[in-house]
Amino acid sequence: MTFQLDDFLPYRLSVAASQVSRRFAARYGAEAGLTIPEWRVLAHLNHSGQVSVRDIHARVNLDKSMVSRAAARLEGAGYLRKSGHETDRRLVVLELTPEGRALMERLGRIAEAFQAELMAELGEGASVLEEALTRLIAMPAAAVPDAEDDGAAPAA
Amino acid sequence: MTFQLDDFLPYRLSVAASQVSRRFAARYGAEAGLTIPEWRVLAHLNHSGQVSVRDIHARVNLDKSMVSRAAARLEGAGYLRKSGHETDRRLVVLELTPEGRALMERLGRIAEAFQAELMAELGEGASVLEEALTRLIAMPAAAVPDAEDDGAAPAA
DNA sequence: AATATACCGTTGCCGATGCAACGAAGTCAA
DNA sequence: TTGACTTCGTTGCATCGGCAACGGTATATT
Repeated sequence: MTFQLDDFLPYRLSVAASQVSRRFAARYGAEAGLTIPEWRVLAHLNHSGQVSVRDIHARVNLDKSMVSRAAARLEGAGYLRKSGHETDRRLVVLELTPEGRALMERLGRIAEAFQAELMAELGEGASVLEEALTRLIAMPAAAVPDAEDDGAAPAA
Repeated sequence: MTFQLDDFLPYRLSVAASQVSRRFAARYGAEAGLTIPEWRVLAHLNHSGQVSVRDIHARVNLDKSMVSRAAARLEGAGYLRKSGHETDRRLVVLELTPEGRALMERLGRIAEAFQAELMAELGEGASVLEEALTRLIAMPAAAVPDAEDDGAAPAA
């Protein structure tokens, strides 16, 4: 048999990710017009307190420039505050404002509800899926010297 | 507890998809400098014979414009041929050239090897993952009236 | 202390992407 | 036949995202 795209794991993963992302977007879209990077930065700040751009970049799979721009927008919207680090003046310290925390409280609830919904739909396979995702995520980023593109779809 | 991005399924799915895509890209990147849409169009044509832009658009989760542009590039590279449909002259019929088939033969082998590798790494959880992905993919695209963005990462 | 080197965050730039409008072509109904 | 309405593929446009270069700062070496 010839190669079947529909059976190809990277492709399926990608489509699934898009699909799920779209669904979730429909939920929080009503709450606030956030972009993906904004949402991630917000979420990371919410449970990490004060962090630098670098931290988020490393932690949340987001380019430095994205973090920077997202932070700028969020600051403009009044959801976070930027300040200089006390000793190392290269660092920019990001921190949620009360408004930001309030927003994340609402979004967090939405996210958790959505997550619960997904888990319910997946049934008992959910835990195995988690396990598999963990493996896939943890994998050899090192074994990827360069790279060009793939067989997947956008996640946003 | 506050909301944890790392435990959020849409986010994890997205990161996993990126990761896997990058790994795969490293493999076929050496073979041909294809973009994601190009790869998908090629793959779909390979097992479908003659199809229209519309078909691919519907089938492969790719915007019409993407399919159109990818097809144009692939035509330029000599991997496919575009011709008019006999009766319905609105349709553009896409078809692989011998070169295109030869390329997909090589890429198909690479893809299958990669797939096998992933399956091996995932072990017995693979089948459950497949099952879960099928459910996620099949889900309510209808329940997504508009949408804005999500909590995921790029797949390319 | 002075120089070289490494790191941080911002910005410019270019290609990729999604949406919407358009021309072309087909269908249906009067 | 004529004219509204739908469908197909292309193209324009605005945005997004990744890469790389830049200014600014800290650290290491001499």
